[in-house]
Amino acid sequence: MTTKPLRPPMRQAILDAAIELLARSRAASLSEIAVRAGVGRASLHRHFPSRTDLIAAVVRQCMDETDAATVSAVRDAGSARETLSRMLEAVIPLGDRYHFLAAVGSDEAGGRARYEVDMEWLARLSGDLKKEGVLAADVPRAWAAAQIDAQIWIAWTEVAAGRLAPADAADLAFRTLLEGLGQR
Amino acid sequence: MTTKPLRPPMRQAILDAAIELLARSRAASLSEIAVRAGVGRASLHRHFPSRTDLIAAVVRQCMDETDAATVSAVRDAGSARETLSRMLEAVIPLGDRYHFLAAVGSDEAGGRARYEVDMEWLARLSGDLKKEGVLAADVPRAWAAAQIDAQIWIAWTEVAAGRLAPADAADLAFRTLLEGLGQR
DNA sequence: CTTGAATGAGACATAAGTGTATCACTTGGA
DNA sequence: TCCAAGTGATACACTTATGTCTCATTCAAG
Repeated sequence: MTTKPLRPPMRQAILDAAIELLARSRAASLSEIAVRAGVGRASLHRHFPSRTDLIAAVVRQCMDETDAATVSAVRDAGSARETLSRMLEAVIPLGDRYHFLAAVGSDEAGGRARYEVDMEWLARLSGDLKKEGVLAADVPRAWAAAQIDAQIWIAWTEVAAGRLAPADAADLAFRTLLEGLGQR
Repeated sequence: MTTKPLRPPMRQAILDAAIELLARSRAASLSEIAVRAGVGRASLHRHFPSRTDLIAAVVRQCMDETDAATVSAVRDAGSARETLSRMLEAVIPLGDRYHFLAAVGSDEAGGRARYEVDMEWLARLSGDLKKEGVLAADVPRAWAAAQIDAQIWIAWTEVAAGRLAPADAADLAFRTLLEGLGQR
């Protein structure tokens, strides 16, 4: 019953600790990360030779996780509107991942690039939503994409603060996006 | 024609350079800031003994500028709705200041506190907007405040990217906030 | 049991940022 | 002209993070 070489749980422990601490402060030191992971700093360097390598690995993992969650949630969506709704529900609970990407993105070189890949995906989704008549035609693509991105951020912040449940936050984000906050 | 002791243009040059560089990367060094300001690093330390002092001064200046712009823009507003509209128009062009506060706020101790003062102001404005019937009654205050904050951020980002003029961005932010992006 | 790989702990060198002190130079005012 | 304050440049000490290395220990496979 050998289940593949899932040898290194340590590697994952380091990545988890890094996500947690770097999302909170991009200046988190490797020592702090190693301590949080319950690992010696030397071992950390064995898995990730340099700080850059570690961050690149975390970025990759966060992107992979959010991408996977999005893809599976969106797979059988019948419309762009449904795609948006399901994407929000899937991604908002992964907010710490998203938070990390945004936080690191503006500093680190590699992070920025992949973060902008996400933004491009959002821009394309915005285009689809406009074609579908869900979004107003006169709204700039970049504006719409930024709004969706902001909704994910805000929703996760409120969830992390304990003010909303993930599902409620996703609903509120969806509604705010389409209808705004004004009195109906 | 002596116009007061406007002696230290150097102090302002340092503050301007700090705003510019720290907004871009909170890790900007004092050397970089001094160079950008056209000033020796020693002189920078004469005006701001420590890095903390400099950042505190920049935070204070940014808050003062945004506050002053907001207060004067909002002074003769006849309603909360008008207050929101004018505030957006006044603050969005000061986006680099706002950007700096947000960027530094999540790390630096002093910054966080004053940033949250702004958020409290937005929360109160949200309450007024709800009383006025402009915002839907079932929208949480914190959610509304976060949305307004996000609009300022997004609008400034789009302005800084050259995709929108400040006035257009303010209009778009106001409309998005109240009506969302959906087809009317 | 033996062996080899991985780990934790610690020493070490290096680099960068910060804060202080010193010195020579400029400049504006008495 | 002379003087004092402010400035730039530079050197220095101190701190912190990073990356490398060594060595004893552990632990699991053979």
